[in-house]
Amino acid sequence: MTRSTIHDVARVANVSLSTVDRVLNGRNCVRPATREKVEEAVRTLGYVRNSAAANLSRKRRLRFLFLLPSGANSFMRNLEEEVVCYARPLAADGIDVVVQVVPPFDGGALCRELDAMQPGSFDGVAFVAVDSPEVRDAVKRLRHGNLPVVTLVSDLPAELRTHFIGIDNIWAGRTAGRLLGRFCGAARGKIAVVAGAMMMQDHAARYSGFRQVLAEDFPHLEALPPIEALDDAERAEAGLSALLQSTDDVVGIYSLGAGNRGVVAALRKLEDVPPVVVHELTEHSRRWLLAGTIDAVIRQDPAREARSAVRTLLSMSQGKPFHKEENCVGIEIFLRDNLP
Amino acid sequence: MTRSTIHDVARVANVSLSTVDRVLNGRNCVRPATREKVEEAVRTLGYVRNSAAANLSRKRRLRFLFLLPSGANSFMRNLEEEVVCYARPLAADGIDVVVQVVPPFDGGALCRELDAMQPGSFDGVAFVAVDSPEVRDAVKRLRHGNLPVVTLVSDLPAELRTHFIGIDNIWAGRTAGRLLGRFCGAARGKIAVVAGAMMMQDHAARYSGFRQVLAEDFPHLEALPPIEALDDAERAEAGLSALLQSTDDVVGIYSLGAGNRGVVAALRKLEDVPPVVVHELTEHSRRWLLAGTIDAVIRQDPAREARSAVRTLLSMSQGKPFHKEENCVGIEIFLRDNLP
DNA sequence: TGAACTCTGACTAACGTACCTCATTTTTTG
DNA sequence: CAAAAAATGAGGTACGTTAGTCAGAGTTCA
Repeated sequence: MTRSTIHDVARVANVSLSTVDRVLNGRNCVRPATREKVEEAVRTLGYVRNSAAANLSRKRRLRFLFLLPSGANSFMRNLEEEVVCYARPLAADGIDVVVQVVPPFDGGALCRELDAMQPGSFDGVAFVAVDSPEVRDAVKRLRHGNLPVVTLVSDLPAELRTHFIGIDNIWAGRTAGRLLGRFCGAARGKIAVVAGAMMMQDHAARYSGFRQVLAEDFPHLEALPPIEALDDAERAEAGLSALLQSTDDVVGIYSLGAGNRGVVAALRKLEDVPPVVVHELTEHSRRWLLAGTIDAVIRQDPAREARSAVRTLLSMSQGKPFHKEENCVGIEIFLRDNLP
Repeated sequence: MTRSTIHDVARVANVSLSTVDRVLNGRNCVRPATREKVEEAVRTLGYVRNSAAANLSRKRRLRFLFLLPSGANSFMRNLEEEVVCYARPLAADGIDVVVQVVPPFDGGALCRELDAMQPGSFDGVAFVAVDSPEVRDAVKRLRHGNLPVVTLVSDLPAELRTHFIGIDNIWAGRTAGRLLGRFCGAARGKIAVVAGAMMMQDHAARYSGFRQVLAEDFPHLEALPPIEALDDAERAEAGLSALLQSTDDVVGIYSLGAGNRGVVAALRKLEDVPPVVVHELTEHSRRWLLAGTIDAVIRQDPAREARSAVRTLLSMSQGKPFHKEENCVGIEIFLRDNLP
């Protein structure tokens, strides 16, 4: 009933404890024949290293750094909270997670924080990438020191970072397009699009995916050029209101960034509200969904992203098992009936 | 930098190691004043128990039993695989998971397996509940011995089991109803429903939720009485084909059980295919979604259910942290653009 | 005031692995 | 064949906690 230990392995393989240790931890040189004996014993006994004992013995603590954009962006604040919550109990297992905020959309600031990391002070870093030359260079320096680098939500070129945790925004946009396309039925007309800023990679990707689907499968619908609201509710309201007044055949609305409050405010003036799809599940969007003000919400689950990021760092800096499926973040669709 | 230990706590609280141990592990009696001193020290030091050392010392292994229905049901086989995969690496942390199959829909067999558990041989059990009197009694006996009992996918009355891991099938049915309602647009007519068996609680719940939504928000659509196909493809095909011939205003199809292959086969004969919503994401349903044969898939993620069940048992039998959100299984919607 | 309590401290042996040193054996090489 | 090098063994300490024993101090109560 009780599991076998390295002592059992040594006995069965007829070698010393030291040799077992050398094989299991790849130290010094061991003759192939001896190594084989040990591995054979491991197999027959079904030996599994006791990770509690191992961790205790190598008294190593792991330290990870998370850099998240500061500001009121509710998705980011949510993400921050999830990271902190998930990391807290891990402290008991020797894993420390430090969360720091940096100014958003500011490659220089991000770069400075990355460079400020003392080599050896952290075992891995995760951050929401701003794709600028200076950030790329900073990441190259980190990777040069063999430090695991995880990008969160917004990516860098794949060869630079070790891993990306987030959704594919092209497909998120496509999903929105298909939902709106179906919801609009036979109606022919235009779709108003409200974005944060098209210079943001994820927003641009969503818009592009959205247009793809309309072109492919709903040619009677036309996506209008996006209103860039810079995640600001007033700007969104003003922009959308103006658009709705000047255009009379708007049959659907897609809001792919933040600032949804403004979008909804603009809709209140309408007597006949067309189908609306927005991104990110917040307290507000949830309420609007239940009230029927909007029709669908698309989101990436911040809790899953937080967990995936921590686990990915963990599995890269230890030899921990890594469930690929567990660490992929899906594009979720919420209607008023399947809210979590 | 290095974490504080019970030695530090003892020093700061100005008590002995034994006393710290007594407070931390609730042994014997400790005077309130002394307890307070220790707790104060824990707080100021921010002491967290090193779980590696703790587990090592109490050399306890945890054993959990999973009972899953046997047979070809692909969802169940999938679930089984996920449980095994998730549990494998946990062996290194002293956690053993034993998976056993039992005949499906057989309260007697399930009950026998539950009763066969030696007291003390397992620290918790998870199973797909068949809600029969004998099973209820068996569960009562287990709970009487203070054993954590988790129901998976299909529930028992809440006061019997410790926890349920699965989705709310009423809301899953509602979600299907809303999707079909929106997809049908202005069309007026009937919805064909294919189920496994209405005596199965989850299927009945889905149908009921489905009807709710149609009645509330899509009164121009009428859900037909379900065809009970007993998860058999031929039966589903025959039933649905007959229905489609005898009824000319079927404007949508909802398949809420297994046997989707039959449903699709029946559709192939039609020149004008109405919107189709089915449950469970399989290799097949995935292909049909991409091909446009069906329009949406609703599912519960077996991987999440597996993980949640194991984690829930874990957190109940140790004092491990328990993230409620992490352990809730959502009702997922898949269109062809947001497939995982 | 003494007996019967309750608390507390000091000490120890595990738990299974990592990692170190030093000695000894075996193998390789010139 | 001897010397050098490589491989292995023996044995120890440390990690932080659990869980015990036993002795002694303090408190309560008759």
